[in-house]
Amino acid sequence: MNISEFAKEAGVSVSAVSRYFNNGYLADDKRALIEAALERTGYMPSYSARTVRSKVTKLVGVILPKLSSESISRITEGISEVLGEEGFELLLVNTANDYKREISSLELFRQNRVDGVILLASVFTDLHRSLLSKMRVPAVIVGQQFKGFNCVCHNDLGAAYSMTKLMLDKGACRPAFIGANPEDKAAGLDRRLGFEKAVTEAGLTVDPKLCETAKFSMDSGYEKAKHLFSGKNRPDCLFCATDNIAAGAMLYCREKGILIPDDLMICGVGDSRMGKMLYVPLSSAHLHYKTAGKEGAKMLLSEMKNESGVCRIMQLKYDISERESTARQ
Amino acid sequence: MNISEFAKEAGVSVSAVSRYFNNGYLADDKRALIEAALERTGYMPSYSARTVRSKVTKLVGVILPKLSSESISRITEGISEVLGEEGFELLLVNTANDYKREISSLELFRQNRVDGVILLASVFTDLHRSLLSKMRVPAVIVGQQFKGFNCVCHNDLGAAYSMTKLMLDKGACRPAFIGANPEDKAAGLDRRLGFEKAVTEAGLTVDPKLCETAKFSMDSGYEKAKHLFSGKNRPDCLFCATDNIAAGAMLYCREKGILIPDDLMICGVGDSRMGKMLYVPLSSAHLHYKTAGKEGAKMLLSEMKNESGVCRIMQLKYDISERESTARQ
DNA sequence: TCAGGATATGAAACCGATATCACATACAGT
DNA sequence: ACTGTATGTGATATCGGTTTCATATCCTGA
Repeated sequence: MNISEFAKEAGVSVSAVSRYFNNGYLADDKRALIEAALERTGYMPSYSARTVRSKVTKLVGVILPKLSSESISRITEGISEVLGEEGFELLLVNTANDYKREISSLELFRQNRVDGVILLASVFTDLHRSLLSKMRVPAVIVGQQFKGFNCVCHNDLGAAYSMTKLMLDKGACRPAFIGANPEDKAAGLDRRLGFEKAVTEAGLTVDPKLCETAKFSMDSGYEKAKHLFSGKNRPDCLFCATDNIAAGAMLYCREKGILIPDDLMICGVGDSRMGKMLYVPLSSAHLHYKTAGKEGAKMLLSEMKNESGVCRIMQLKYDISERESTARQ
Repeated sequence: MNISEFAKEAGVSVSAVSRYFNNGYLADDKRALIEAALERTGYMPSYSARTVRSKVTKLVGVILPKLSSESISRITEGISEVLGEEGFELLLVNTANDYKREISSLELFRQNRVDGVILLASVFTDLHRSLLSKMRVPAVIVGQQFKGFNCVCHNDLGAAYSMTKLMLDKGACRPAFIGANPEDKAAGLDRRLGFEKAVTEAGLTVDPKLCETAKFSMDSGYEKAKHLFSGKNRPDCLFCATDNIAAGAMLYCREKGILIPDDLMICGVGDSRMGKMLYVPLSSAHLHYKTAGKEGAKMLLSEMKNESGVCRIMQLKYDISERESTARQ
C-alpha cells in the first residue's frame, strides 16, 4: 500500500498524509481520519521513497575492524547511545580487519546512504585519506589521530609512558616490551614510543632483544613471553600494549613459576574487565572507550548540523589503574 | 549529479547507465564510455532512489539488547560474517535492554527498510509476537525459542543440567544456584530448570535459601554470593547462570578465603575468555555463540530467498569445558 | 531463405514519497 | 475596513533511479 492508496482509504489528500508524518499544518479532523485509517491498515510510509526526495537518511555508517573486542564494543556502545538519542540508526560494517572491506565500505557510503560516517581502523593509508576527502558527508575517526580529519583519540603515548614509568620507579631495570604492529599508529607505534620514552628518561637503554611485536590476542602474548624468557637477559618488568597480550604473558609466567610481581612486574593498556580478574590483578592504563564513542558521535552530530568545515581533534585523558601486578615494594 | 546528468556527460542514454550498474545487456563501447566518465566524475548512483523502484535494500536489521557483552558480540560477529559474504549490510539497533526500543525498532523495520530481521532479546511478550507476525519481511530469533517463529537457540536446560550434574557427581551435596531473571526464558528459566533437574535426579532437594536471582554482572554475582554465604546452610557447590556471575561469586570467595574447588566447586555458562583466566580457571558450558549467529544468518538468507513459510527451530549443542573450579577428587 | 533466439537500445512509465505553489480561511492589530 | 500573519489545503512537479516496451540487429540452425 502506498501513500495515495492510503490517502484514498483515509478520505484525505496525499499531502495531508505526508504532513501527518512530517509535522506540517494539519487540522485535527484530518489527523483523526488518518489515525483511524492507520489503525485499520497498518500503513507505513516507505523509508527509501521519502529519502529520495528529502535527502535525509537518519543513518550513520560505522566502520569497525572487529566486533568481539571489549574496547571496540565499548566505543560502539558509546556511539550508539548518543546517536540513538538523536534518532539516528547505525549502518554497521564489520571489516574483520580486512583492508579491502574498509575501502569498499567507504565507497558504499558515497551512495547517499548515510548522513555521516564514523571510522575505527588500525592502519591508515593514502587511499583512506583520498576516499575520506571525497566523502560527501561528514566523517569522524575514533581511536586514531589522522591529520586533516575530525578525530577523537586516546593519549596512547602518555598511557604507555606512565605505565612503564610506574614500573621503573619501583626499581625495575630490565624493561621488556610486547607491542602491536607499528603501522597501527595508536596501539602500535605510540605505545612503543611511550615505552621507549620512559625507559630512556630513566637512564636505561631499550634492549631490542626484550622487544616483541604481537597480535592482539592472548595466544600471541603467550608466545612472545615465551620468546622473551628464552634469552639470557631476563626482564624484570614487562609493558604490554594491550591487556589481552598481558594476560597471555601472565599465563606463560604462571606455567613457568615466574612470580608476579616479585620476579616480573607487568602491566597492560585498556583496563579490561578481564584484567581485574586475572590470578594477579593487572595494572593497566584506563582508556575511556565509551567516552571516545560518545564524543565521536557528538562531534559527528555537530558536523552534520552545521557545515563548519573546521577540522577538530579531541584527545581524551587516561587514568592509571594500579593493581597487584605492579605491587612491588 | 544524477543519472541523467551523468548519462549526458558520458554520452550514453540513461538506460545504458542503469544497465551498467545492473548487469543488463550493454555493448562494450558504451561500457567503456561509462567507465571513463565514472573516472572523471566519481558519480555514484543513489541508494534510496534505486531502492524505491527495485524494492531491494540489501540490508538486514539486527536488534540487540547490548553491545559490550562477549556472547552478544560473538553472535553479531557470526551474523555479520555470513551476511557480509552475501553482500548484505547490517542496520544495527542497540536497545540497551529497553523494552520500548525493541518494539519501536520492530516498527521501524516495517518501513520497507530492510530485507530481513534478526532479533536478539531476553524477554518476549505478546507485543513482540504481534509485531513479528505483522512484519512484511522474514525474521529470525537468535538465542531464544519463541513458538511459531524461526529460531536458533542453545540448549540452556541441558547445559545447566550437565554442569550441575558434573559437580554433584563429584560428591557435592549442598548445591547452590545464582540465576538470572526467569522471564528470560533461555538464560533465566531454562538454566534454572536444568539446575533443578540435576539436583532432583541426584536425590537431593532444591533449597530455596540457596537460590538467588542476579543481574548479568560481576557485581551482582558478588552480592548474591555474599548473601548465599550469610545463611547457616553453607553450599558446597554453586551453579551460576553466566560466567560473569560466577566471576563475581569467585571474587567474594577469594576475599573470604573460601577455597575453590576444595570448599566450593563453582561453574558457569558461556565459557567466556575471562573464565579461563580467573585465579581459578572456571568450568563452564561452552555455547557456540558465533555459530548461533552464523546459523541464524543462514536461516534468514534462505527465508529471504524463497518464501517457504515453514517455521524452523534449530537448537545447537553445547560442550563442557571442565577446569580447576570443579576439579575436586 | 527464413524463423527464432540472444543481444542491444532509448523513450517513457513508474516507484512512493516530499516540496512547491497558488490559494483559502481565521484572527489580531491598526 | 484593511492589512498582515499564522494556519490549512490539495494538485502537481520533482527526487533519482529501475523496469517495461517497442524495436533493431546479429547469428544460428533447419
